[in-house]
Amino acid sequence: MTPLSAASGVENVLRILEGRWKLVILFHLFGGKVLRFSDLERAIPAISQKMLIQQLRQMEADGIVRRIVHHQVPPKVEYCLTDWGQALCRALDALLKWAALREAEA
Amino acid sequence: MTPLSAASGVENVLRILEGRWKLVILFHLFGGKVLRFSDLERAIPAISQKMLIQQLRQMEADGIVRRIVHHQVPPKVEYCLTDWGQALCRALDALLKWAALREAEA
DNA sequence: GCCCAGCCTTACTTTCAGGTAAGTACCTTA
DNA sequence: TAAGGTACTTACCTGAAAGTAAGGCTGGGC
Repeated sequence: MTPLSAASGVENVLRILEGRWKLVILFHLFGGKVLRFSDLERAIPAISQKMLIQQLRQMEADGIVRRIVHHQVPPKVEYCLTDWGQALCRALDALLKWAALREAEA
Repeated sequence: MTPLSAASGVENVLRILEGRWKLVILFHLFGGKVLRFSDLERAIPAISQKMLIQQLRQMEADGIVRRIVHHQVPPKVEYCLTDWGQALCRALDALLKWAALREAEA
């Protein structure tokens, strides 16, 4: 495993998380929560609809978010994490733990 | 721990890693390696001097890179990771392992 | 005395993620 | 018939990150 291949592996992961809003959305969905589009809008007031749908679509394409459409009027669309998406929680914990180390050593 | 505080915690970590070149540089320094500026230039041919020094300085400011100046002519400056920087390796492994999970489940 | 290696800086340009604002489509209720 | 809720789209704009290219500093060797 060369420095470049390892780096690009991590970069691919970060590309999934990158974007101003992905993490905020993720943390709202962690724990198996199922939220509607409008729930997320309300939970994250600063986000625009465009950004919300854009980030959700990307995360869906990346396979960490599941989109559930209920065919009814008014429309109802729910979002939750895939199993793989939920598993991300533990990996992010590793990062937080690492960040906490800084205090200990500095 | 609210969704927003957790997200911002992770975001702070990602801010340390963000930038087109940080990870590439990091992986060249993992394992306790000590490299000169010109070594890094050679190891990462696509990077410009400006970007290299910029990312190194930021990582130094963030406390993950140590800069060692030898006062001599021609100048000699070496870069290596702090202990905290080295510890990052394990956290990134968690991300890679998570990424590997995808194959298993998809 | 001037040129070179090695490290870094500065000024200018380009590119793109993200922001704003408005519009679409659908059906239901009044 | 019109008003309104829900999810999403489109067009346009802006600022920050990254790229390019060139220049500066230093003292020893020629």
